[in-house]
Amino acid sequence: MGLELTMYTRSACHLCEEMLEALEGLRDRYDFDLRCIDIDGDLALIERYGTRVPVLTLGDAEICEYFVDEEALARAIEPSLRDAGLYTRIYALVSEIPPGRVATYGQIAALEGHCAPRNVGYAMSALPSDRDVPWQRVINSAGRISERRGGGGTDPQRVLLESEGVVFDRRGRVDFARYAWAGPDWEWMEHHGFYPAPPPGAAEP
DNA sequence: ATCATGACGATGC
DNA sequence: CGCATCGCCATGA
Repeated sequence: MGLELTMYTRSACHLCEEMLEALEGLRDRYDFDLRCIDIDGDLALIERYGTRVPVLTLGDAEICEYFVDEEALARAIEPSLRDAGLYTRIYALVSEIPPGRVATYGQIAALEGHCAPRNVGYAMSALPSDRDVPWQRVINSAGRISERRGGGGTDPQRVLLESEGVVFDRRGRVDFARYAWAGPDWEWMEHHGFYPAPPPGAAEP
């Protein structure tokens, strides 16, 4: 259950059928509901779109016309995380860490731009079990797995990381030189509304 | 609304 | 290296 997209169509419109088909194919990847409106029933819509159909919109915003522009669709559907809750932003960042790499709580916090490393720990602790977030890839600045409340026995986090190829040394540490995540690329950050905090000591605008 | 609840990190012994 | 101190906040019940 996602956002509702609207496709403005006309009957006997080949491109409309193609767009509809293309959108159905994207259903797996993006979460959206689709509503089709035939503009021929509405003079105002004919005035607005005329022969410029199909047009795909989200609310007032036009996403693309004639053909599905998947990039524009992704931009429109994936909500900017700028105004999302902190944990949502944190989970989005953590979800970008690829298998076999690790990030520190502090690194995620710096990327997030506002919160403290501790908040990242809180967020990981509060992670709902039905969320598919690779929490195991977040470790502390010492390169160790942070102990938590119910800890004990074999550490599932370590097991998961080792299954991804991450090696722990004798003292239970991960070598950042080999496994550190470099962070998301600039484009991803921009796209999702992340503005990392400036380094400490930087001048305020 | 109020409140308990925690997977941190830098620093200084 | 290990340990203690301190900073101090978003969530959900």
